[in-house]
Amino acid sequence: MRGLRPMLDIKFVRSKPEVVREALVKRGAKVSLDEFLTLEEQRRVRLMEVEQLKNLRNVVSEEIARLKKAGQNPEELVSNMRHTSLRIKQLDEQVREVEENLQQILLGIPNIPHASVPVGSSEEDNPVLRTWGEPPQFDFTPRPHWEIGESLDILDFTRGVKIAGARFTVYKGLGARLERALINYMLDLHTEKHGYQEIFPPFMVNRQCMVGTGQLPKFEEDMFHVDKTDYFLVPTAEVPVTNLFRDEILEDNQLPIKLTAYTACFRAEAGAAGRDTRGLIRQHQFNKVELVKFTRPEDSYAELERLTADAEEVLKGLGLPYRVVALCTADIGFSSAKTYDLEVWLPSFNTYREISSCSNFEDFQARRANIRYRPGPKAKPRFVHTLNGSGVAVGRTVAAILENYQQADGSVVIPEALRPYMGGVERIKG
RNA sequence: GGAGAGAUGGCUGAGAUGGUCGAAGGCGCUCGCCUGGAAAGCGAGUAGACGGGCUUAAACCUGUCUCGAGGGUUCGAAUCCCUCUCUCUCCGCCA
Repeated sequence: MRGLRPMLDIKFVRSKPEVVREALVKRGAKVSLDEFLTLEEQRRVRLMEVEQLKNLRNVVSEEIARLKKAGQNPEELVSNMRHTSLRIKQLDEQVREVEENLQQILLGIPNIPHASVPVGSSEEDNPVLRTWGEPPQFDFTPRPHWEIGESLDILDFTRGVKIAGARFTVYKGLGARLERALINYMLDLHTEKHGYQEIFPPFMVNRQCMVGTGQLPKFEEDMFHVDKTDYFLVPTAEVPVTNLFRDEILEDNQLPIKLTAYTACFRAEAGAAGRDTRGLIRQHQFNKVELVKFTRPEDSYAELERLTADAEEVLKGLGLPYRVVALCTADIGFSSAKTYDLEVWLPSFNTYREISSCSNFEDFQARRANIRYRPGPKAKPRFVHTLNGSGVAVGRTVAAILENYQQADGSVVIPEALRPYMGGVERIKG
């Protein structure tokens, strides 16, 4: 059998359907497990039948070869096999159809949340794990970042709309410099202090990658698809970077692999109409530095904590107040088994907004993308665990800096850690 | 874009006229012998997926499929035919 890439272990689903069903309910996902189980049974029955016939064909074919070599006439066997071959062709086709149906169901089943994920019914139920820093106190009325950006002439929303459309923004002067400085600051931090290797991937990927990390087939409408090709603009560096090792078997001593990548990210934001229409919070194109890990299964949860801490370092270094929440079962992403969100303080919203999302996908993506490792020299390959997290979203960081570091005179102070990347600029003035 | 060549196991590399080819040889790797220890040498073993049997499980036994991908011819295809993808060389064009 080829091409059947279960997102969940088929044998696991088969033997413990209640566990899967319960997990799906917790998530609020509706998937027909019964249909899956019926199809899977069908598949096995037909597979057995066709394999038996193929065995017969192989044996008889050898016999034919033997007879021919001995100068005898195998015509009777040949004509018998003609029917068998025809039957095999039919059954093969049936198996293929069943597998296709099975695959469609399988691709639509979300990951099973880890036992430690809080059960909840909406984002309201996400517990706050820790808070860092104090929201700044202003003795004036703080302005939202889009006003600050425009008055300092470093963000141009109007022209962004003119040259592209809604949800596109032009950065100018020190605004553009700030964006670039943040990218460099984050990459340097992760490569020099946290031990990640830097990757610079393509910004477009093929369909297989999108299936591998779980964006497809379910969320195609959220993606930008390039007309006349089958390329997709990457919605996050997670896609190209995780797929780096698609269909590969890694060596045990390579693990864990820690990669960081800057990419622009492109999202159609279908279904977000009317939300966050102002400012940098929700754009069709934004920059992000991503962290991606490939680990042994037994290490992945410890690595998730460290990855989250690595992302937090970015905000600590910039002096931006934030908190960490654990996403509940209703709020975690399709592919994720467990997710922490980092939320940065935004004065104009008078609340914390997501700036990073750190997830352990366990073997969900590894199964889809077929990424394995060999635990020992002669051992059978196992699926790795994949993790990733924003480290962090650059546009939202710019928004957070403008708002949290704004001054009464309308200027914005540049966080200390960023100044070397800003050519020594300490403050953006009007 | 034009012309040509190619795609085989971890790597390399054989595979006239279709018939024990899942695939020789070499390298690498693993285990054993040898050694004070190592190297060299010798011996053995080294793909994956999906089923079935046995089992608590693994090991093991067994079947099917996979020689870039998909389709076709045939009783039977790595070998013949078609389509696609990718790689390499030369030319052209560009950042």
